[in-house]
Amino acid sequence: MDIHHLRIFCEVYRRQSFSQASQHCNVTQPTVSAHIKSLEHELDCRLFDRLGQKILPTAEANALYPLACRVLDALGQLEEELALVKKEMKGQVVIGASTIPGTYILPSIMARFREEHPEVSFEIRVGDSRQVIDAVLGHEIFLGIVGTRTDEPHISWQELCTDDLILAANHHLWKRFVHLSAGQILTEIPFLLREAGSGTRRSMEKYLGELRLSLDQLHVVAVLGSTASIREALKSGLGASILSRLAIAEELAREELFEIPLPGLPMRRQFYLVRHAKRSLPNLYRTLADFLTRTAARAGGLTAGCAGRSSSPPPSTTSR
Amino acid sequence: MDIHHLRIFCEVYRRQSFSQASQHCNVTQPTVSAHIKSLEHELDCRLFDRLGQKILPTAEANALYPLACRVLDALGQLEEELALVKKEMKGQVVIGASTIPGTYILPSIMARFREEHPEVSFEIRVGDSRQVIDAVLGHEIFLGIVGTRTDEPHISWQELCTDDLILAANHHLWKRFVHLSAGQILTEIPFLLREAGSGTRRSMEKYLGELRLSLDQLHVVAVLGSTASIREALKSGLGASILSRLAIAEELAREELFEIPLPGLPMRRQFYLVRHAKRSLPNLYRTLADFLTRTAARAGGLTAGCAGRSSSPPPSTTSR
DNA sequence: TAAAAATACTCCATAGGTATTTTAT
DNA sequence: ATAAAATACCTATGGAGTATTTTTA
Repeated sequence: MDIHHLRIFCEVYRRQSFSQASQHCNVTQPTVSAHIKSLEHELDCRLFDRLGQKILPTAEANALYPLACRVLDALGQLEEELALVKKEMKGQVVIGASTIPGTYILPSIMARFREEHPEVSFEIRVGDSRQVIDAVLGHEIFLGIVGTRTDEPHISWQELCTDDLILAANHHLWKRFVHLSAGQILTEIPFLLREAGSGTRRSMEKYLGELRLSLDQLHVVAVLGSTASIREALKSGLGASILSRLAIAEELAREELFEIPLPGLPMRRQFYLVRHAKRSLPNLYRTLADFLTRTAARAGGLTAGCAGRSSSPPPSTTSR
Repeated sequence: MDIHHLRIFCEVYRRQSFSQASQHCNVTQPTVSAHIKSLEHELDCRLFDRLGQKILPTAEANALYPLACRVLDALGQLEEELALVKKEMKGQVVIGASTIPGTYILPSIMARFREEHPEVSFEIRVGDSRQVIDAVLGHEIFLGIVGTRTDEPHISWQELCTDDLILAANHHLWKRFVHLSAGQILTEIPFLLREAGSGTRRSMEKYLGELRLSLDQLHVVAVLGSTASIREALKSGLGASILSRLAIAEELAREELFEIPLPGLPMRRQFYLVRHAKRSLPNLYRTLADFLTRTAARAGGLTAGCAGRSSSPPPSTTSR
């Protein structure tokens, strides 16, 4: 049973003529004859009575016609709907992200993406890099944003944007320490730490290591469990802390907090867009991935921090 | 777009494996690969991501699957329903017939046919031979029964049964004339005629011609417009008439009317089942045509009259 | 190493064409 | 004589097979 057979049969049935059907189907008349013959053989019944100049459909043909139309309709719909799916820009997008990008990068970018594609809804699943990558490998999510690059197989890494870890404090502490050397600042300033296990704390330790400093040498006055609590503690002057510039972008802009530059210690962190290397993305995700790489690198407010480590805070671009 | 493609696609989609699908479809694995590749090329999108040991359907495949299933379902239904149609023994049957068979032959045969096929309903269109044949040629009806054979092209004639024209009268007339010769009877008996144009009258004239008799030589006492009115006139003793034995079968059985034999003048009339020579019959009609030829020739009560032209009436078989 | 898909190749069925014949009006 | 379908014949595409290679777990 072939679809061409049915298509030609329907045309013959409608036009009651082999030759007219052949013209309409862009084939020759003998081809139509052959198709009908083959259908008749397959269905084991005559479909048209050849009466010389005219042909007439048999009872079987009369029964076949509406059924064949349904098949062809279903096929037509298939092609239509598939064409739509290939361009579809609606539905829900699930994206995995670690804390910083999930909290300070994605929401604003997503908001802008939704301005262009209002029929898209989002879910951001925050987890650590391991969880995000596992979700990508397990095909639970198509895209993730992480701040740690490993050498997982099957993962495609794409540099998305950078973030700076900066030493921040309120105006009082800033004024007291801003003129000292990096070593002096870090060892003398009252310090607020994130809890062990935090990605930010791990990054921080790594950078301190480059200055041959360990946590023991810091003057730790508190260990706090979230970026938000660190931020509030900074504002109240409890101490200084190293944290993502993005996390306090608004406070820097309002001059509630200040960056204390650490010359010679660039604490930059790279974020990556990750996806399964062999998995093809639905169109929606492909467009989003494009948007992310275009937008995050330029206007995400992330690379703005690269330019200088000046004490004057950069203009916030992630505010909503 | 081929149906095999869709069938194989669905199997691959369900089993998430080319090789398993190949086994289930009774083809080899490379064939499956080729089919999927060809579908992917035709739809211009990847349908499965090949991840080494596993394959995963893409968004397009997820959209395609239910649509493909619908197409295949429609096809399955097509084959099912067509198989039914090929055997179908229900619906309405329209059959054309001239007066005698339409009135005295068909109803009883149809009743018996309906006992075997209760889902069949009938319509009998009575008309003269010309009208019946034209209806067959015009494809208004598939089958007809007529008593006149012409040499129409495209008409297939099949001898169905015979009827006798007999000279009938009531008991009184019968007793007066039954012992005379055919010539005497016909010229002396008071005679009832059908109107000019009646098939029965035409047949009668033909047979009289064989005895070198014309209507002028008959002792015509009345011309009546229907078989029924002739019958009633016969019963009342107005005269004798030549008419179909079938039309008065019951009266002969009840000895209300009697046949006056005309030795040496067999007035037999042949009825034919007619159909278009090149038109294939729906199954229902094919079965009916079989039934008619089998039944009419044997038990239709028509050929019973052949045996003898005795005055004792044959048992009626057309009574309902 | 084993399993799955892809590739290379061969073969054959058949869809499609052209040219011609048959059939019916 | 004309118009339509059937037939004969040819070609090329592609469907299906076998054998083999590639890839990945």
